[in-house]
Amino acid sequence: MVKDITGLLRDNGFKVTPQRLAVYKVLYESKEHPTAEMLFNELQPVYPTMSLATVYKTIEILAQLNLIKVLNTGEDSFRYDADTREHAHIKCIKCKDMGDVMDLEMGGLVQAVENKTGYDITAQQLYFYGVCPICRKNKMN
Amino acid sequence: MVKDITGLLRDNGFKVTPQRLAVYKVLYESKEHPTAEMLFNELQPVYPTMSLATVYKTIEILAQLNLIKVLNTGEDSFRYDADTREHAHIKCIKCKDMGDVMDLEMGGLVQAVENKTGYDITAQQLYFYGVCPICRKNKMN
DNA sequence: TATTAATAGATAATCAATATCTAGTAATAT
DNA sequence: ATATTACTAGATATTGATTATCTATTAATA
Repeated sequence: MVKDITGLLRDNGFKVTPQRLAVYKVLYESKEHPTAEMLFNELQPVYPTMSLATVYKTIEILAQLNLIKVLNTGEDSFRYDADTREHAHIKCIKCKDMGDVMDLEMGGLVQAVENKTGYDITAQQLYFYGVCPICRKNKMN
Repeated sequence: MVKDITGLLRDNGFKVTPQRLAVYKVLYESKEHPTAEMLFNELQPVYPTMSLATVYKTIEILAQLNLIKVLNTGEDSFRYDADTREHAHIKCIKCKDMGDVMDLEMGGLVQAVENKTGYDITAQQLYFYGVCPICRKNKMN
């Protein structure tokens, strides 16, 4: 929890509520890149009155403040990541597990794309798919 | 239209129908990475009885046969691409135009990811976002 | 040409995400 | 500390993409 989320919310005209702090906390402490539904299920026991709508509205605010990133992995729902450092994602097509690929040496990839396309690139999403080490051993599935 | 789609369909136990050929043809000749809705609208005049359900069912088959790729750019709907060569995609955050980035030198990026993660990588999706050359000139929007 | 199995199209159903509306709550001034 | 005000939470309804279902139709095969 490295960010002064309370101040950030207030400075941008959003009120600081326990629900918003809770959503961010769960997201920040999770390594699972949860969906809105997963966040909701995680918070339900602690905040019995928590609504799924509140989760979505909070997510929208957090994304707007660049506190989280929205992932589109090709599933039917979005996932969210509170680690805003630039990094790729990798997903196992067997066990569906999803992980991070940190500190990937891009070797001027972005620069190459800019040169090729004339775009001014502001963001990127890199997804890799394959079979994770565990599933490679467990040949049976 | 480089592929023998007729034979491919038949060999895999699917019947060859005009609708299926039409969906693939539109997709193959398009550079727009259309959504299901866009395909439907394109086909409507020629096949007045064409149903959106048929578009979706055909897409599923084509994807299964690796004749097309499914793109998830973070929009509310999927896009489809009949160019199955490995390539990245780039989208303008202003005009929403979506283009290809062909022949991108990856510089052993996949190999690096495999080394880092222990995965056996079988597929990848690279999306870049930014401002396209046209929108960079047209400062007004 | 007849038979059979798969498909097209119409329709309903699903489900993630968004919008709406009101009681409740955080922020600010008093 | 309290009151006032504006924003928010939660409940609910709605939207919109995608999927499922069901039957008449059509492609494949004999």
